[in-house]
Amino acid sequence: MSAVEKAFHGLRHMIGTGRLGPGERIPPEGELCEELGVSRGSLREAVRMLAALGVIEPRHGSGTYVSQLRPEDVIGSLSLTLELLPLSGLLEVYEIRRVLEAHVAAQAAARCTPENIRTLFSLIDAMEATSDPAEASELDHRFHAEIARVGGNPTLATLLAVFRARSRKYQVFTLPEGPELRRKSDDDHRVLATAIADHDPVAAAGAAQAHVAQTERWLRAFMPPVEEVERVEAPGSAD
Amino acid sequence: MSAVEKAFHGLRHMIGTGRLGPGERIPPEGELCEELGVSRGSLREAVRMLAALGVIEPRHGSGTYVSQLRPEDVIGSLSLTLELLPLSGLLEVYEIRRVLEAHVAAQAAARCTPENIRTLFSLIDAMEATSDPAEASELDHRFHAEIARVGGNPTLATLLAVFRARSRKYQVFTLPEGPELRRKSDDDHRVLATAIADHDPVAAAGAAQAHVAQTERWLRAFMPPVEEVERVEAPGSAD
DNA sequence: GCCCAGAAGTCATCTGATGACTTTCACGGT
DNA sequence: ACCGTGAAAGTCATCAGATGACTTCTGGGC
Repeated sequence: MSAVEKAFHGLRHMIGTGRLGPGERIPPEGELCEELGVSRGSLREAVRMLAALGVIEPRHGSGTYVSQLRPEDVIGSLSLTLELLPLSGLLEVYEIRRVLEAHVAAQAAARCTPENIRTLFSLIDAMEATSDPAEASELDHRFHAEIARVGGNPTLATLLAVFRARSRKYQVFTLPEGPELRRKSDDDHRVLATAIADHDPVAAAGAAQAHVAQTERWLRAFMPPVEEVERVEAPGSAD
Repeated sequence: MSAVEKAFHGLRHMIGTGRLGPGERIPPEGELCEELGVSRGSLREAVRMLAALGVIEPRHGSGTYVSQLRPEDVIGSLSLTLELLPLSGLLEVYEIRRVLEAHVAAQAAARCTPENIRTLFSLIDAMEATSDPAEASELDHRFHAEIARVGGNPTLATLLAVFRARSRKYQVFTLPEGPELRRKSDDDHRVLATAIADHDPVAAAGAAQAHVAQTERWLRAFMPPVEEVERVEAPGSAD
C-alpha cells in the first residue's frame, strides 16, 4: 500500500470507528505523520482527498476538523465534478432526477403548509415578471429547491440541487427559442404548484415528472448535437 | 485563492472545456506547475483531490489520465465516504433508496429477458441454499445488482450499489434473529423476482419498495440505539 | 472589565533530492 | 526479418527541511 493510501485509510478508519467524531479537531500534522508512518507531504495529500469528499475541513492556522458527517456533506462533493460530465452521459442522470423530483413533489403535496404555498407562488410570479434569463434561472432553482425542502429529506434535496446545477449550466433560456420555452416552463410550474397546494400527491408527482422530461427534451433538441463518435479508449495505439 | 485551489480549478477547467478529454493523459507535473504557477506539492494535492472524486487517475511511472467521465466514475467516489455516515443520518438515504429500487424494479420488469429471469432465480436458489451469512450477503447484493443492471441505467445501478454497500456493513444476518430475517428476506426476493418475470412493473415496484422498507425497519430495530444527543455544533468549550 | 500586543500552535507553500515504476528503443541473437 | 533483452528516458511517489500566513491563546496595561 502506498504512503498516501496508508494515510487515507488510516484517517478514514479513525473517523469510521468513532475515534474522531463529527466536528472534532484531528491531531496536528506532525503527530499524525508519526502515528501513520508517513511524511507530511503524503499526509497532506490524504487530507486533501478527504476534504474533497466532504469528510474533513482544514482551517488555515486553526487545525483540521471532521465535518458533521451529514449525508448532505458528502453528497455535496458531487457538485464539484458532475458538471464535468459530457452531455451524452447526462441522460441517465435525468432519469434519476425525474424519479426523485416526482417523489419530492408528492411528499411536498402531503406536507406543505399555507406559507409554503405562498412562497412557491411568489417565486412563480417573480419568475414570470423578470426578463433576465440569469435571474429566471436562479428563481427556477429556488422554486424547485423549496419544493425539495418541503419534501422533508435534506439529503434528497441536496442530491437534486446537485443534479439541477448541472443542467443550469446549459442556459437553455438564452437561446432564440428561450422566451417560448420559458412560457411553457412557467405553465409547468403553475400546474405543479397548484397540485401541491391541492395536497394531491399523484398530480404533483406527475407534473414534476413531466416538467423534468420536458427540460430533458429541450436539452436534447437544442444543445450542440452530441458527438456520436464512439469514445476513443486509448490515446495511444491500442491502450 | 490558495495555491491548491488555483491548481484544482485550473485542472478542472482544462477538463471542463475539453482541452483534456476522457482517457487522455495530462501534462507531466513539471509542465503543469509552470503553467498553473504553483509548486509540485500544491499541484499534487490538487491532483489527489480530483482523483478522489473519480475525475483523474494517476498511474505510477506512466502519467496521470483523465477518467472516462462516465456518471458511474464520479458517483463511485461516494462509496469511499458513505460508510462513514452515522446511522442516524442514514434514514434519509433509505428513503432515496426505496424510491430508486422501486423504479429500477419496474424498469427491469418491463425489459427483462428469459435469461435475466433465470439468473435472478438461480441467485435466489443459491441464497436459500447457503448457511454462510457472508455468502448470503454477497448473493443478496448480486441479486439486487442484477435487477439494477437489467433496469438499463448504469448510473442508477452504481448509485444503488453504493447505497447498498453502506447497509451491508451492518451484517444484520449475523444477529440471533438472523435466520428468521433471512427467511423473510428470501420470501421478499421471490415475490420481487416473480413480479419481474411476470412483466408486472407495478407489482415489482411495490415488492422492491416493501423489501427496502423492511430492511430499514430491521436496522432501526436491531442496531445499537441511535444516540439521540443533539450534535454539538461548536468544537470549542463544550466539545 | 476591556483591549491590545506578543507568543505559541497550526496549516500552507516552496525547494531540492532520491526512489520506484513504466514505457520506449536500440542492440544483438536467431 | 523477427523477437527478446536490457539500458535509458520519462514520470509519478516519497521524504526532508525551511519559511510564511493565519488563528488562537495569554498576559500585561489601562
